[in-house]
Amino acid sequence: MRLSTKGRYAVTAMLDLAIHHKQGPITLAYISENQGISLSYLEQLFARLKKNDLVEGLRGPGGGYRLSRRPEDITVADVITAIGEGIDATLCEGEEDCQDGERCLTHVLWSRLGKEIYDFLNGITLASFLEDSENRARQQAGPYEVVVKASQLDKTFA
Amino acid sequence: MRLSTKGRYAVTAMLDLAIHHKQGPITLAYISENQGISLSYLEQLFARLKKNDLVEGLRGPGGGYRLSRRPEDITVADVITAIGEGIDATLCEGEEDCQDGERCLTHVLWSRLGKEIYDFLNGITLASFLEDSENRARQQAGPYEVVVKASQLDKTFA
DNA sequence: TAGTACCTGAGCAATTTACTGGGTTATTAG
DNA sequence: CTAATAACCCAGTAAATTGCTCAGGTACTA
Repeated sequence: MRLSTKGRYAVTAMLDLAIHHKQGPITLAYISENQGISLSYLEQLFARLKKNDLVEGLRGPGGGYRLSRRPEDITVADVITAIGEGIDATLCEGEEDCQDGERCLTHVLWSRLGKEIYDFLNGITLASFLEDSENRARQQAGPYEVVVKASQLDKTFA
Repeated sequence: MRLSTKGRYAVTAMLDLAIHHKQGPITLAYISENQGISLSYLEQLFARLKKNDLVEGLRGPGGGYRLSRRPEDITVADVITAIGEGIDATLCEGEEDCQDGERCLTHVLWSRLGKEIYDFLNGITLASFLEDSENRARQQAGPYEVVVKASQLDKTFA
């Protein structure tokens, strides 16, 4: 399991697709403009997303990308593993190297943690994530104007 | 929130410290040998861990590192944010750039996800993690010899 | 006082990140 | 039919990160 800004870009783009899911396909140019991600970088990301059957591309005018499954059938874990190729064997790559008890122990520990994180992210679908956010926004919105700045949230979380 | 192999090394090393917590301080040379991490790399990691008051170093013969708090008071999130400096503002850095509604929305979405991951990792302490793993190992251990290879677990999780 | 082990920092190859810029191919609106 | 459109493809690249080596210095204890 790997979590970097690259995963953020992919999840963000997929959320954008999920929002406009009932409309037609969405162009990468739109997402690029909308999210401030370079077009070619998006193309690289979507090449992987397509390879993992998360999206399908429609060429020509009026074309673009759309989710190949319903938003409630795509999890955040799906997206992140798709762009990361799901490989992260830097620590304990070969099976032969991992023999003495102590060394294996900590590897087991970590792989368990990684699995738990994966399960957690696998429980969040694009649909549930959007829905949940709408609910929170509705609850938090008082009688006065409420402006939530992402940068503030970033700081509290970081 | 960022999760890379660097975080793994740090968590693994901290778990090693937690295991031997009731004994004296543990030398980096021991961890290096035990975990197969280079000494200088460990020194870099522990410089950060120390800066964030997670460990304390004792010099001289018989010295080494030990946890500055109890294992039940140190969470995995503490370790990861300590070595990553807790900064990951690549997406929405300046507040001025983030004004139009649409763009802010997805940033809020992601920062919420990041916060949930953080909360999740913040609920796992070094102590609870070790204890939980022991329980699982005890449950799974049958009357015959049970050998758990980390590499196998890695594959199922990856 | 000698040795241990923390501490500091410079530098380095390999990889990843995010991007630029060049194209080609399929599709469709006009 | 044609031209615009937008997916696709590929090569290169500056910057950052990763994990490491080497080369010292400093505080501590036996």
